[in-house]
Amino acid sequence: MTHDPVTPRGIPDATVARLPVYLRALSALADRGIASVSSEELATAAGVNSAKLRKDLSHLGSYGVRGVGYDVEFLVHQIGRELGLTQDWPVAIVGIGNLGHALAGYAGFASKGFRVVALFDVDSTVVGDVVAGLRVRPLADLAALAGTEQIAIGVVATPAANAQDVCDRLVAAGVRSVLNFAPCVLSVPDGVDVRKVDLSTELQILAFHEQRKAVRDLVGPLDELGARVAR
Amino acid sequence: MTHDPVTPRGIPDATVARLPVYLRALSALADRGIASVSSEELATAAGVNSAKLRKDLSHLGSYGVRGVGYDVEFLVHQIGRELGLTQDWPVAIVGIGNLGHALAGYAGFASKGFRVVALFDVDSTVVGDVVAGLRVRPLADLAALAGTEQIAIGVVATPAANAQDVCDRLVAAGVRSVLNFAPCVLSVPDGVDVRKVDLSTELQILAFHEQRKAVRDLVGPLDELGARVAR
DNA sequence: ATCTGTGAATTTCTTCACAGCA
DNA sequence: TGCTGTGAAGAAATTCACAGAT
Repeated sequence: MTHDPVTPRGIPDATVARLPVYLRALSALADRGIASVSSEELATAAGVNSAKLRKDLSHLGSYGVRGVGYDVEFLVHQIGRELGLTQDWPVAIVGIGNLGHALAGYAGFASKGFRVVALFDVDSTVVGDVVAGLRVRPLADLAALAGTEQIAIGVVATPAANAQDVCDRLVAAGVRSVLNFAPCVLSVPDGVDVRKVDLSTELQILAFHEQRKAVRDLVGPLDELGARVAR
Repeated sequence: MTHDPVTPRGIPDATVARLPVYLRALSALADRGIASVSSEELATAAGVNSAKLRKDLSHLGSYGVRGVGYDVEFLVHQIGRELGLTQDWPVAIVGIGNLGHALAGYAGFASKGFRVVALFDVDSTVVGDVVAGLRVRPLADLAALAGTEQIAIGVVATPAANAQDVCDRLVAAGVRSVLNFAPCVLSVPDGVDVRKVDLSTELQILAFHEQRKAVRDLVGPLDELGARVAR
């Protein structure tokens, strides 16, 4: 019990969260015909520090060449495999309002391993509409459809008031990964992952820092750290 | 230089990122007419552990009462003030495609301290349209408008290819907080904050865990940790 | 008796700095 | 020489566990 914080092939969460960023930067390099990158260059493109990048990649294996760098195509392949992008993940979107519409039409879905297979809504004025080539189904059809199409990821794009109910139905239908756009906390049983995308949280975090900057400007750029805020 | 990692009234980033979640949970409690909560209850509502909640709140001050809990209204006020929500933050959205539309119409904006004051796009087929009560302006008007309306936060909802250019224009117009929905890294000078909201990153993180779960199911729920993955 | 606020312990994440390979 | 991979140091975040206020 000395120092082995990580199960064999266990990749730290912080690293997993950055792999998509590296992947995107690498894809952009590949598109420009670049075959090889140093950790320094890739780190810059990804907006991180190079030591961090190297440590992150070292969790996947020794895929670099000392004195040279990383092979772009090869790394794309390895990261994609690690993230599970070699297979297709069927996605269902629940809640076809403004946001649901935008999500259904989002090209980023189709591109890399994700395929929107079903759209649901409770609102009968929306049900039956064809959005991004798919007919919107009544939410009640979810359970039935989950048998046919194996839905891997459920996207909750409903108002907060319905989100927990929708989430419960998704889980009951066998979905174990949920992406939540509703501004609320979802509770799920063990073994189900939820990730949240939250516009107003992000705005509030920006507002916090913006306020700090405003105060700092008033005080003036004098006293380096001791900025005692009077009110 | 013993143990004081944080400047006076410096609130850890991790705490700042959770304050909006607490605020929302508290608002929900207030709406239900609940006047007081324990850290345990609020933590559950916010989906965090109670020790973490207490430590987070302790960074704002001693606003709880031992043996009793926290006054809901009072905490709402304190957190709102800390996040800078007592003032209005003018927001501009650039890129009025599917997503920009959804964002402009998002009620969450107006509710809590944020006010959308301008919409921009380069596409002449969109410019002039009225979205959510605002006329879409050509991007070229940004510089001129920044003088009139003090834009505090710029939302980038353009394709990745245009995002850096748009961001540069926002910064040039004096914007120091950017919320980026484009799937790319933005580089900005010191003193400008960028936060990213990224659908496909979140999907890929979910896919990673989903893949793990699939493998674990194949292996079976035997050997607790040593799960050597053979292929 | 109850529940907050917080030192101390622990875990996780980041960064440094350099050994070692091409 | 140039750049990766990684121990070791450092910083940050989390969690424990309990003193102390009500």
